[in-house]
Amino acid sequence: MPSHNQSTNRSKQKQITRQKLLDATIDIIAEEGLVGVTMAKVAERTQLSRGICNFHFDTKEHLMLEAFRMLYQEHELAWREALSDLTESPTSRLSAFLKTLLLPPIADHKKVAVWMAFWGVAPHRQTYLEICASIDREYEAEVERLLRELSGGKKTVHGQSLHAIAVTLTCMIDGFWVNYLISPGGCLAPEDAINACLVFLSKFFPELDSLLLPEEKDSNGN
Amino acid sequence: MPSHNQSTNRSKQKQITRQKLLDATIDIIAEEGLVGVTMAKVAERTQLSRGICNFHFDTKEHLMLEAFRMLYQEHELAWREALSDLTESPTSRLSAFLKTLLLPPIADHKKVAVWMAFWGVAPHRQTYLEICASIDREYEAEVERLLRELSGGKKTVHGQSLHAIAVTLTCMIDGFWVNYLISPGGCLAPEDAINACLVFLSKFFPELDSLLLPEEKDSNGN
Amino acid sequence: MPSHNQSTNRSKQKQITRQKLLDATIDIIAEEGLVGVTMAKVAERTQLSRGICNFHFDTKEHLMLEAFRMLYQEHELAWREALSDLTESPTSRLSAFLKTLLLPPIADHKKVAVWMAFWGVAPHRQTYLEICASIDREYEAEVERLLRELSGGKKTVHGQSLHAIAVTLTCMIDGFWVNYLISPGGCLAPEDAINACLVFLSKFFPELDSLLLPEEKDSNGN
Amino acid sequence: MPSHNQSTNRSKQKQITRQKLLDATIDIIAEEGLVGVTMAKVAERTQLSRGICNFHFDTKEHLMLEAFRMLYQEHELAWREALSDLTESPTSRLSAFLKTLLLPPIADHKKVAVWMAFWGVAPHRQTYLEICASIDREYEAEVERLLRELSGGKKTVHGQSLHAIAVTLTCMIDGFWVNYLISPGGCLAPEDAINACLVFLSKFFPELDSLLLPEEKDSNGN
DNA sequence: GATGAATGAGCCTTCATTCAT
DNA sequence: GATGAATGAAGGCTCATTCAT
Repeated sequence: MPSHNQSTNRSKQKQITRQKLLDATIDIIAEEGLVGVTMAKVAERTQLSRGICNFHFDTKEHLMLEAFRMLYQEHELAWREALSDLTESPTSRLSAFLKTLLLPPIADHKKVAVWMAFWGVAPHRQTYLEICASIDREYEAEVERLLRELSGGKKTVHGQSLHAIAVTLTCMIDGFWVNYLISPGGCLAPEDAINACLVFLSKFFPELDSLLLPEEKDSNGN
Repeated sequence: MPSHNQSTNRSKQKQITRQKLLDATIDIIAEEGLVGVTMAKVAERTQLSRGICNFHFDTKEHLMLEAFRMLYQEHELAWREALSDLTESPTSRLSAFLKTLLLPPIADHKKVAVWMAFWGVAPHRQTYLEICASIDREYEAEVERLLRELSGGKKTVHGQSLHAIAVTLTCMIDGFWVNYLISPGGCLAPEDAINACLVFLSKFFPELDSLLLPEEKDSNGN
Repeated sequence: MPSHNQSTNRSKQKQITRQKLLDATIDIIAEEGLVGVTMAKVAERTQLSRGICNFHFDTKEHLMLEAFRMLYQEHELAWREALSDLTESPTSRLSAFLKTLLLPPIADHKKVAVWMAFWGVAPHRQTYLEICASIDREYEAEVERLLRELSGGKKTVHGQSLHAIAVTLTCMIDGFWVNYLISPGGCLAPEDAINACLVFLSKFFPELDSLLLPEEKDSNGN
Repeated sequence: MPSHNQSTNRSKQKQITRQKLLDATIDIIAEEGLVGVTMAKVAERTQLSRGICNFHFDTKEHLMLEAFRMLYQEHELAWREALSDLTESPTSRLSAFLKTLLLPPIADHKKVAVWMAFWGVAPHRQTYLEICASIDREYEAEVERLLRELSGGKKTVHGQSLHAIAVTLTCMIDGFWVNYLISPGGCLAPEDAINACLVFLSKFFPELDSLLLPEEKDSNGN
């Protein structure tokens, strides 16, 4: 049935165009920030016509929202992959998780700039906050689940709830990202950032000591 | 000398107007984000005329820059006060420092929203980055100085440089701020955030253990 | 091919709109001078919307430039037509040339006002000067070519270069235009202006004497 | 009487300030054109306060008008001086007149630019036109008077009224000025411009032949 | 008499959005 | 379905002018 194929092709083409527009949007945000995004620039970058964004997304607001959602979904894919490899021990999954989030390609200057750009306006946009909330809730829950494996099932370690520990871990990661963006020259080396997370966690989960960076002996052999 | 008094009075009045404009700018950013700042709104909020901002700051860009600078200076005043009370022990100065930065009025939703708003665009503005860099350098250095007191003068603790530890601490604080903004409902309680910082630091400075939250015994008495 | 026709029609329509904007611009300059030109007025005069000029010309500066260029091109068309009718003798082409430039519709108050308006700012605008230079060079060269025909091929007449004579002729025309504008009441009659040019030229090309106004006998028969 | 002296001094000071403001206005016009003139710039250039122009001239319009009038008066002074030296013959006064108007310091790029700037807007300003008219009338009359001396009292020469010849002469001068401004590189040399005027006049006043540039013999000795 | 802070109208420009083709 | 010309609201900025000091 040609008509069916045609409509399928059209639909597929439409999806591709949509994706190109979203990618272009993210690229522009990375390069120029949120205010740099204009419908005209998005259209130009995709070699499409000026009216195209309104055609696919109705309003600019909607385009931005979809781009933000896409950003979160890519992020989700990454940490889920790191956390969910059940053939690995909890310890090594944690290690993989930290490396994923604190090394490229995730902890890339451009990508993080996009995060920060959205975060900068999120407090003033309920819709943005909802996207953050809905995914972050799962994110924290998943991290907490990993920590529970490390804790042997206990919900509290040294008087701290696993939830608080999990949230703190995500906060540290966010904090390193911010630092990475704001202090381009003097930010912490990624391995130091990873190690700092492990140092924090090792207070609750001593088995993580093995992952810590070795103590370099100083010149006096101490 | 009337003429002198007169010019002084005028100059003082001008300063006051200038300050009102900066305050209004910050208020608007807190409420609506950077994009919400309009010369007209700033003027309206100060009950002044539309051209007033250009008279005092030449361009909107310059107004924003001055507002950002002011934000940093207020912040600097706060942490310097906490860190510099030399009548207190290093431990209690650290405690004061964390409380200052992670409790109101500094860790206030509006104030933090302003920080985030600026950070969101800073990566794309060299001038903003320079302001960040120039103050953050001192900020980190001052924290490092405090840690050195705690370390008894050693520059390295457990194989980690004091600098890396100091930077990590500031990153954690930033991370908690972000979390505070993005997860209005589910963010960490301030005392938990403070405790988390201390947990991290206590790995390097055992005397901080005394500041940690007490381990609550669970219902089984463990 | 409908798509081709469509795009052609659109393109044609766009050209028409562009032209309307340029015409409106010239009209406003004629009536109110350069400072009278406002994007809003141009839009209003064409019954179009406020943003239209920026759509077609990007900036006001560019709109003005195009209007100026158009003015020069219309002028060029006029003198080329007068000079290039090779079926006529050099003498009658010169006569046609002078009549073209010193009588309506070219030497029209509105048109000349536009010239003067642009000339008034040209010294401070490199781009304007370049337009003047590029066309005036050809203008003078073409006049010089005509004079060479009158001179029988000689480059110098009575010790004056044909180039200097040609430039002087164009200067006289410009001077009459200025006089026409500045002394609306008391300016020279067009035929006297034309005659004055011929008087000047006749010093070098005696055959022009036949074109001069007849000497009116005064009341004393002298 | 001190009070009298004081008021005289004040009045003198006021005149000086007024003159400084006018001079600054002319300077700015010369450098940037009419649109470059702002009250703020005039004040700055005179090292005076922002409100000073309104104080002395009430409105900007009035300031510009006075500047224009001053320009005309300076010009008038120059040509009157050249024309009125009754110890000289009419021929040499004509020569002096042409040299005055077609050589520096009168035919200076900056000065002429100011003329052109005013002329560019004059057609749209009745007040400007009136200034032009009132002085130009005398200017042309004075030139005509000189020509009458040359003509031996006749009002008509070769069928042309002395008035028309006089006007043509002033038009030629204006035309050379325009050419001087618009074709900075390729304009006529001042001596050629002077000669061209004399060539024109010599048609009516043969005794001027003696002032013409000598005919250079070409290589063939012709 | 002089100052300069403050005013407010008017301008150019940007840009999301619409709609005829 | 797609295009791109046209719209019109809104913002930043300039600048002549005013007026309290």
